[in-house]
Amino acid sequence: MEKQVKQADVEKFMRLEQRKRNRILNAAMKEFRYGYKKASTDAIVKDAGISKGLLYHYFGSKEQLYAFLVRYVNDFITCGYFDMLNEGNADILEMFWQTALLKKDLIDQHPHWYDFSNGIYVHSSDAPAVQATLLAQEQQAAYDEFCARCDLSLFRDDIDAEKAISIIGVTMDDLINSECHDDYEQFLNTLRGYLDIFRTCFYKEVKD
Amino acid sequence: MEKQVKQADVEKFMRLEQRKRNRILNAAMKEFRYGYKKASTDAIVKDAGISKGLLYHYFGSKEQLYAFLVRYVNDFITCGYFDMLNEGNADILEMFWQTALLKKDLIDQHPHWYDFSNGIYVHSSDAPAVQATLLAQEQQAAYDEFCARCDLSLFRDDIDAEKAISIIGVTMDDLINSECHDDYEQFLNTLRGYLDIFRTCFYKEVKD
Amino acid sequence: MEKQVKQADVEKFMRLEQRKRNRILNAAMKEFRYGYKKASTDAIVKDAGISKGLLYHYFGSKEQLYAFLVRYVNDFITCGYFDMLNEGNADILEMFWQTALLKKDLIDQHPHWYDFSNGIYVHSSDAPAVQATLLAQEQQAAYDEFCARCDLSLFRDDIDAEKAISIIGVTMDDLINSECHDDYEQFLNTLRGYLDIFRTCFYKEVKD
Amino acid sequence: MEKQVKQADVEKFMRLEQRKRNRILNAAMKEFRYGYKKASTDAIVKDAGISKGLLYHYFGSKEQLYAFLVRYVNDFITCGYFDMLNEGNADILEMFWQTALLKKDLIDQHPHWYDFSNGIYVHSSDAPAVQATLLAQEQQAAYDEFCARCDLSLFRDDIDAEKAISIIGVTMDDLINSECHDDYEQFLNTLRGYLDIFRTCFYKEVKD
DNA sequence: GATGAATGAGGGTTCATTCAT
DNA sequence: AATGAATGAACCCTCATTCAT
Repeated sequence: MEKQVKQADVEKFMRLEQRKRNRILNAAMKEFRYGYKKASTDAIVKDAGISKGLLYHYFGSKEQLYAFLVRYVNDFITCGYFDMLNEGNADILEMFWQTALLKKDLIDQHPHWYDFSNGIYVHSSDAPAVQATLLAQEQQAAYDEFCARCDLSLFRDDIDAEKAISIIGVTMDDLINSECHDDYEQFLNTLRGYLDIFRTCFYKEVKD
Repeated sequence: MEKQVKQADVEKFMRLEQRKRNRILNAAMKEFRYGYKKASTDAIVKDAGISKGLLYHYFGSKEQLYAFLVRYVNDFITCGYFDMLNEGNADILEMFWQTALLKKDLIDQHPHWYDFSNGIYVHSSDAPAVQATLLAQEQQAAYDEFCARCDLSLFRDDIDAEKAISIIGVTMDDLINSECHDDYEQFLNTLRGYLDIFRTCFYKEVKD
Repeated sequence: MEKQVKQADVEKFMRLEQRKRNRILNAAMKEFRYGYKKASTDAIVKDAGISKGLLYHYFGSKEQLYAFLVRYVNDFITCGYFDMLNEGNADILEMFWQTALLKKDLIDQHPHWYDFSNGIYVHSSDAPAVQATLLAQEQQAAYDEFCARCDLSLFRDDIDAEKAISIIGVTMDDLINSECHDDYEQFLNTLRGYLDIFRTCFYKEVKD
Repeated sequence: MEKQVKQADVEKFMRLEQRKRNRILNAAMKEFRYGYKKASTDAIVKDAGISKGLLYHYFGSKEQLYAFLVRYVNDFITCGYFDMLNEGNADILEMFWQTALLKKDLIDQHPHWYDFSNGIYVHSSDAPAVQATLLAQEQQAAYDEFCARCDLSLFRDDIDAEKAISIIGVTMDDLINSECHDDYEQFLNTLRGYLDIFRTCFYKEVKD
């Protein structure tokens, strides 16, 4: 017997006036920032100032709400990436640096979205399993495009550039997820330190 | 008055015949692999083929059970590490290679323990707070010892060796966690590829 | 950090239509009549015809429910006493007579409330400790006021009036609790018999 | 479906050597002193130094054990009363005074038995309902015999002697149950105070 | 559209009782 | 006779979900 998916009307939610929509979005992401199970639908509706029924009218279930949020922030962030990518930066280290700056913007404008976004991975499979898979594919696609853009000729000839990119990627992820983000300047310094190492070790020596 | 810790008789559990003990251990770790809250004691006893009462006779509470498991796998793994460390290997890349082999063993012999072990950090935030802290200290100490052993003079002088070690560490973790482990030979090859990059890029050039 | 008291919304309960409110009140007091521990919340909701969740929505916990009931009956009864007291009767035997009539009313209209009310003291020791203390103080105050009203000069000079009042009190309580209450006239006769003894023996002789 | 009464072999228990028997008796009464439900069979066997199985071998169930204890102390105490009664004391006030002294003995020699004995009434219907009824009948019989012995001619002619005895009885009960028994001398003083009132008010004036 | 009172399955925990040894 | 590991029904409580208004 398959779990029946109840009615949901996300489109109606998207047609809401932006202020109300964001109030709900903020409340939900804030509550989900520590993982799926810890979030309480009661807390969400209370914080958003709407009724229980309305939340379920829009999203059908807690699970679908979570799925929606994951997709929403992902699209929102990806959107920013693409704008950046379209500016055609070919140096992958520079791209990661820009990415970090973008995150800074997100933190300032939508702190809860950022927390939530980080939490998705940190509390990964606390969430319904399906979710992770779907998102992973999407992120992989985005990341692939991200990589396709970058200029592999910058890398030393005696190493596997793809593996090198992989190393840079996981290091950046780890840095962003685990780092205490209270002091942003500190964070940028650390980040710069790592990027320097990569430039020194993985890139060809620049001859002047 | 502190939260009263109910009677628990872990020693009695340790005196169980190994087969039964492992059945319980497996069931519990399997159930906890997605985090503390998601795990159901009902599911554990059902899977282990014991009664609810017996589980609580041994461990007192879900929280104490979790604490025990965390410590158990940690000791189990640390044990292997220490044996290796005592062989006094100073090349950190060689140490990571050995570590990977050990983890591979763990995955093969106790897949659930391995999943659980990974989950401890991944789902850290939904576990009883105390646990994470205690373990973090211990692991930090173990890792520090691990690092203290290694010969930093192997690294290039123009990079921050600590950051370099960090990069190597997260890359190894990512590799072990994400890699599809069906084909062991394939895995070892990939692993070797990454270690080669690190040796080539982070270590001093060897002059012959 | 004190034991956290979970949300409770007793006001919402008080706003319920009287029939439903009394159905819950009756079920709860009936179930608690043999003490705190023996009462089962399952039995209460089943008897009241409501769901588990609703009971906890109103009262937060078994303990808070019990606390509410204790206060409720106490206020309910005290209310009646005070009306009587305000009529300013100074003869304590007359006051006990009135009290007995009031209790009789309570028994007829809310038998479970009466049983519960008696049980509070009888099974005091298995209730959450705080409760008993708070109520005891309040009841002591009410009883003190009750006694302060009464004219001690009616008592013989050669006996301790306070002890005499105590004797009258426990006798009345015993009478009301143990007497088979099927035949009200019979009960009143017995009661009158005892009051006569007290008047004859404890009061000064009336000279005409 | 009637609750099935499991096998019990109290006779075997009675045939135990006195030291072991008393160790069990003490442990059980001590644990039951706060009522039936609060007592834990685990605590009893631990305190008595016997196994769970043995306790159930002798008594069959917690309920039967409790029943046995109630009967046991009752018989033990009644036994003392009868010895006293056989000495043929006809003054009921004197009889109550002697009773109080007997209780003092019990307190000294078997403090737990005394606590348990008091608890039976204090925590009355916390226990299985049947118990109270059975005991009540027995106690009533004992009390009736107690009263039958007493010399009614001591009472004033203008009051109902039976009712007067009843008053004395409930006052004594209340005193014994509620009084803080830490200071025995204090208790005896209070007791004497009440007995004096009864003698002064209920008995005929003694002409010299 | 919008509400929030009401639901009940499921969770963690306890403990009297049983039974293989 | 004696043990104590093992059981499982029953307990208090939570919370995602529903539905009458």
